Amino acid sequence: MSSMIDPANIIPKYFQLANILREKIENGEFPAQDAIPSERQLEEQYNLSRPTIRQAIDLLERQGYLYRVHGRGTFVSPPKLQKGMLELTSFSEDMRNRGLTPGGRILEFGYLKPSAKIAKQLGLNDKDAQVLRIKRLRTGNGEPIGLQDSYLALDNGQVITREEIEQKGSIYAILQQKFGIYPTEADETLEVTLATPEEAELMQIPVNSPLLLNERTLWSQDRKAIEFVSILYRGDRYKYFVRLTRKW
Amino acid sequence: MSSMIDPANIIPKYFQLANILREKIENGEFPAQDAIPSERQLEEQYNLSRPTIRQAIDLLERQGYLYRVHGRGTFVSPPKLQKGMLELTSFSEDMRNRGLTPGGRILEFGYLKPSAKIAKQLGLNDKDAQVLRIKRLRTGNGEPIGLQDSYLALDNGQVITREEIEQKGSIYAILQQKFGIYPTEADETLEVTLATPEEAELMQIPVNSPLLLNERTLWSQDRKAIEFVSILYRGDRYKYFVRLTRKW
DNA sequence: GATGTTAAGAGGTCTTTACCAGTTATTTTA
DNA sequence: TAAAATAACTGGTAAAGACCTCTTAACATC
Repeated sequence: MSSMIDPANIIPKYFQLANILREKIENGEFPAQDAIPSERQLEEQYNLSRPTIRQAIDLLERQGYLYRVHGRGTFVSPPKLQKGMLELTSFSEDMRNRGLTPGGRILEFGYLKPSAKIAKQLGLNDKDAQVLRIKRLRTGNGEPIGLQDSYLALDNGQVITREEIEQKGSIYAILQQKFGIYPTEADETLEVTLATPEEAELMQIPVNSPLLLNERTLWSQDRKAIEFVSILYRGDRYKYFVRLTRKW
Repeated sequence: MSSMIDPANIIPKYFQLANILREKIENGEFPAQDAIPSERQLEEQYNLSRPTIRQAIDLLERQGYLYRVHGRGTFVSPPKLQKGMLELTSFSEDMRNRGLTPGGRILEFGYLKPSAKIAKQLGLNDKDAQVLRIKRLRTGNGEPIGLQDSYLALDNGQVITREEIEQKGSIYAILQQKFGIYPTEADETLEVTLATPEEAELMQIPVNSPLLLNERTLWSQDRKAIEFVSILYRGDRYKYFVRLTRKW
């Protein structure tokens, strides 16, 4: 049975319990809006101390599966709110989430000295610092969706080749697999612009068509800026989606 | 001194400690990337138990002020990543964050039967359900910035008057103060549209000017949908900003 | 000098125990 | 009968102590 705590398991008990409870929520054993057993009941049921129980519930509360009401109990969040919490997604992931096959073509690839704006975004103080610039036309199901212009701050010795990108498609996948770099936090802005002749031709739309400009600065798990990227989306083909939370 | 724990204070000790540490981070006493005192040292320093110390550090870690490294210590996050974690903001807050004075004019105000789309967004099954519709022209420093069309799902007895809105300006402020409803989670979409003649006149821009359309469904802390709102922003005056995080 | 070992100190997990503070239903009282 | 007090829940905060794993640097060994 996976519905019991194994003291010999390397996985922490609070984590095991959280997994058990999450499963009961997901398979409907704990229906939405219903109270789960009280902390004292769980204490007896799983033979764990209350701090450990609370640690498990804390985790599920932060993940949006449960919410607590002082004096009343702990309740199951409705499914609307529980899954797919805010996530950073790459273009490839984004397209797949929308049921489209991601694709594209590399337009520019090479190292260069970053502009002042980009150096500032990436926190590069070294005057001789170089960044890897990759400009790509991105497609969904073969049709042009956006123009992506990416500037990567790589450490010495971290090399990405054009072939790797053409093969994997996603820069983020390469950063993870090759260098253990995980995108963890990002600042994004969105605004409206109009297509220049060059942009219009690449995306096969009329000049001055409205576009959605998405600029993003990305940080890794060790708090270093790793990428500044601008993506121009066709206004008629793309809708940006985000889930927000606010802590009180 | 606010740098000591007051056992008599109603504010929990772990929260008092978190405030003290946050202050030391913000005024530079704990510089970025430096380690803060170890949990055992803080234990002695503030005469608190380690679980309480850890609770305070947990809080600051979630808020992005600190990050922990097993075996090495707890470190101060660089300022880039520490402030203004992702937050839901009202139009009024948003404007003030940008250094502009929020204002506006109510164009429509009243109860009506919601359209199918809006009833679905708000999760209203009752056929007789009514929603409060408030359409407003929003301004920053007196200039038109956006057109906001809001649909509120209020319970029986929860009444908001036109005067309250004109006085307070922010619906969210009224929801909080009058009914104890706190916006906690939201789904947002952003896309490009073109100004209709009506919209153009209200915002004093040419017809077919590009606009940024922001649609949002909002939930409260007890997981009930409370508002569906669409905001049309002038493309030349507004840039959307969001901070994203991804958990691995 | 290079290498492997070890000990100190960091955060991570867990138990036991205690009391506080909201919520709700029951019981008591007017 | 209706209002008020109370008891029995709920989650929230806090302490003290134990033992674990991971990191680092000093030490011992080759």
